[in-house]
Amino acid sequence: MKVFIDYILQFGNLNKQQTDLIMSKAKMLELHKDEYFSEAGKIPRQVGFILEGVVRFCYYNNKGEEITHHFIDENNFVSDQQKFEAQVVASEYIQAVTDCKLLVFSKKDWDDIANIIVDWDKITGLILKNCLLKTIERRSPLVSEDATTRYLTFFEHFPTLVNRIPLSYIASYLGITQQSLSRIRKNIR
Amino acid sequence: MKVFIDYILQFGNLNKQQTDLIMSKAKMLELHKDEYFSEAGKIPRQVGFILEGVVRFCYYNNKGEEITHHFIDENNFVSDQQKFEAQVVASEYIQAVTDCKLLVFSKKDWDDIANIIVDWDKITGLILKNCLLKTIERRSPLVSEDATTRYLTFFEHFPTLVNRIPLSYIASYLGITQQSLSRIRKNIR
DNA sequence: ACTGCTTTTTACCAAATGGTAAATGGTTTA
DNA sequence: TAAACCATTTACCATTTGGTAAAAAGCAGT
Repeated sequence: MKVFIDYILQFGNLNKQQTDLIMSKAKMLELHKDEYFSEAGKIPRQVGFILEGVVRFCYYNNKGEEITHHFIDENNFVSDQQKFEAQVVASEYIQAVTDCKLLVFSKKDWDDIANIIVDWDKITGLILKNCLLKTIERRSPLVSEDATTRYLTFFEHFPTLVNRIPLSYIASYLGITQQSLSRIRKNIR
Repeated sequence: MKVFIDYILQFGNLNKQQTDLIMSKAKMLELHKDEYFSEAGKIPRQVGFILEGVVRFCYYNNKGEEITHHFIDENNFVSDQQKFEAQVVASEYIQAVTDCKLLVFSKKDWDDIANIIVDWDKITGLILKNCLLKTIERRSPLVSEDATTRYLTFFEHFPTLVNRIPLSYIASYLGITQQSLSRIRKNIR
């Protein structure tokens, strides 16, 4: 699983022995489309790294509408990290948008790694910061853009995702109705 | 500056000697309304902690419109942190919305503290994560809300700020025109 | 109190988006 | 292949929001 180790090594140096330890704890998990990686009302049991596929984060707002607010694709970590770390119940869902293959770590194994590798907390802290920053950079500009610009921006960021994700999820992510998104797509062609 | 030390102690334990060291490095900075704490095109020279006042983060989008995307008020850190840490030029402005009093740390002093206090990096890492999470929690929902709901949500989060910040900045933050916000305020009364 | 300046409110119309509903297209299952 | 099901597109109209402009209100300096 070179891609996974390469990803981690971007954030700190680890020797062969250390990366071997990390890999020895990783388990393979396959999710079918629509299966949940983590669910509202349940405690997140694992951290994942996506080898194949796309997942989405979603929740239900106070009007009962389902809101998709985040997508994650290949070669990225996926985790409801705050709830995972604290081992408290989640308030949102993480769902497979396509069939997925992931490397996963249980809470115990994740902690074991931290107890053996001194820099692990630092590295995972950097990774999390990085993910949070990216999330802000992608989501925040949507607030001030019109619907067409939102879609074009999304398309730039995720050119390969657009065809793998149902239109309704993308529309929800962009904060517009699926009718509007369909109309926008038509106008763009 | 008890509020400042109390803030930090939320994220880790420090003894008197350590907090004294931190305080010895802090300098007082006063900003007048509209003065910049950090500017696009310049390297951020300091990290601040707001004792009094409100600042905003803003940038110019590709249409030349000024976008306010973040407010920070009393008892919070203010920093263009990624650019500060890397000491590279900023791409956005941090401006005083009201007259402000801050505690500030130069890059050198900030690094000195990290070199003396072992846990400093860990603590500041936790603080940053916390700030990023809060930012996402406040900004992200705006994407899927209508204008009135955006304003009401903002009002809930910052009840005391609403009267200290020009309407045009709030409108920009909410991604609507100031005319719309004025209309919304009227409809609410 | 008056002047000049900025911010906020109002008004009007145009444009964009939402809501409801129906039609089309695509995929899976029997 | 047909039937059933789900996703997407289209259509229509109502509502919201934007753009331009002007009026009103608030504020600072003389």
